[in-house]
Amino acid sequence: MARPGTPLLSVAKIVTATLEIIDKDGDFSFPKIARKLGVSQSSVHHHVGSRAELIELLRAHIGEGDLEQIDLTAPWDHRIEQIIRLYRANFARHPKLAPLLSATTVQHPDVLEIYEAMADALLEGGFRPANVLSAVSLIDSFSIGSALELTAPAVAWSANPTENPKLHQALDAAASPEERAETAFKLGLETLMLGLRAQASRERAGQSNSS
Amino acid sequence: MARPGTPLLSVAKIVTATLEIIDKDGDFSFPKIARKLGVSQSSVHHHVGSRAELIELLRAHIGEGDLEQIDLTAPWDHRIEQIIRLYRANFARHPKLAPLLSATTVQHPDVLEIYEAMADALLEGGFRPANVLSAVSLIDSFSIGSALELTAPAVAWSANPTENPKLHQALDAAASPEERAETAFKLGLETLMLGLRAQASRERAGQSNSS
DNA sequence: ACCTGAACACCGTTCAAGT
DNA sequence: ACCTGAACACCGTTCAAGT
Repeated sequence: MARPGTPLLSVAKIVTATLEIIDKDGDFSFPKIARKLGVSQSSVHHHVGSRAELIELLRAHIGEGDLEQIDLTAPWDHRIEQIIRLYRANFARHPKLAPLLSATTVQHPDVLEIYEAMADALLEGGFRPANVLSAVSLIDSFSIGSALELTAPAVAWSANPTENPKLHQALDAAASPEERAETAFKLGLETLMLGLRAQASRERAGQSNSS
Repeated sequence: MARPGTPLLSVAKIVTATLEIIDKDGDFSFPKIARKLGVSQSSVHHHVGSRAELIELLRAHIGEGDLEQIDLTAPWDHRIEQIIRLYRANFARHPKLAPLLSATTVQHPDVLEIYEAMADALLEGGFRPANVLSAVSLIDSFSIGSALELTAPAVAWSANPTENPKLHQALDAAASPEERAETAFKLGLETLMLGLRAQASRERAGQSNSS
């Protein structure tokens, strides 16, 4: 069997299958994808090319439609906040995806569009062009970090009461990992926006920020 | 040759060799380590056990001596800030290590000590035990995110002037990736500390934070 | 154009065998 | 206790061969 009448495979089918595998196993491989789709490993490669390319496709896939959801008439800081919330929501749906995406740089044009919207908002907020990417980096640091915290919380449920008493006390009093990641996100988003607004007004006041 | 008079290998030798490989290649493997140390692959496994264990050893190694550098007489917020700066400095020395460590949870007792110091500072600052781990999560999110930004900046040097004009403008005006990661870190640290202090005083005022 | 099978160079982990 | 070689089950990627 080779070259069937209607194609067995498509990029879309591969991407959704891969995401299902990741949600379940926390990782993917070409053999696994091929098995799931009942197809040979090399067929998958014919549609996708490389592992890196597939990861970029995943990044675009989970963010699909994000841009349309943003209210472009909202003030700049609200737009930024919306983008961060959408980003976070994507990873809440697929927490195990975070470590896979965090190590690589954005390539996909659809994803760059979101960063374009961020740059637009920051410029409108008064950030000087030279500082826009630093603000983008900061927003991204927080977002990526929060996403990672959903699967790989820094500290898990293991602290010896006598070796690490304060940590133990904190672990004892804390809610579930999901809840505390959620609380951390809310607190973090609040302070991040506070900081961005403060920085924006400083920039608008024409202050230099040589430290 | 088996069981030589003086051992060829030690955990310390393996860890430093691994770090050198990561600094150069961005990743490591047992075959590479074995080749570098002129030894067989299975010998390395005899000292280390598993890849996950080696990663935990790397985490402890780069943070070695951090705790002693912290001035424990300083106020709680300064102690937190010191810890974040030390964390950041470690990754600035070994940027390619960040993606490797970001996906896993802390296990090593020496590293837990640092989190103990953080919990201690936050409790002293007035955080209620139930919210300490959320604050720890937030600090960790920011730190991990900033570390990742050193090797894998969200947006690299590719934005089409007509497709993404604002982003292009920002990229054009921005400093080098290292410099903008640095600026983002400074700005982020400043706002993070601002937020933590605000939250601490709210907690001390006995306010609940049900959103 | 689309799929297959086979091949290649790489992994991590285990384990019996040597001193 | 420490090291070796061989084996096992996994990878990603390439490529000639089929329709």
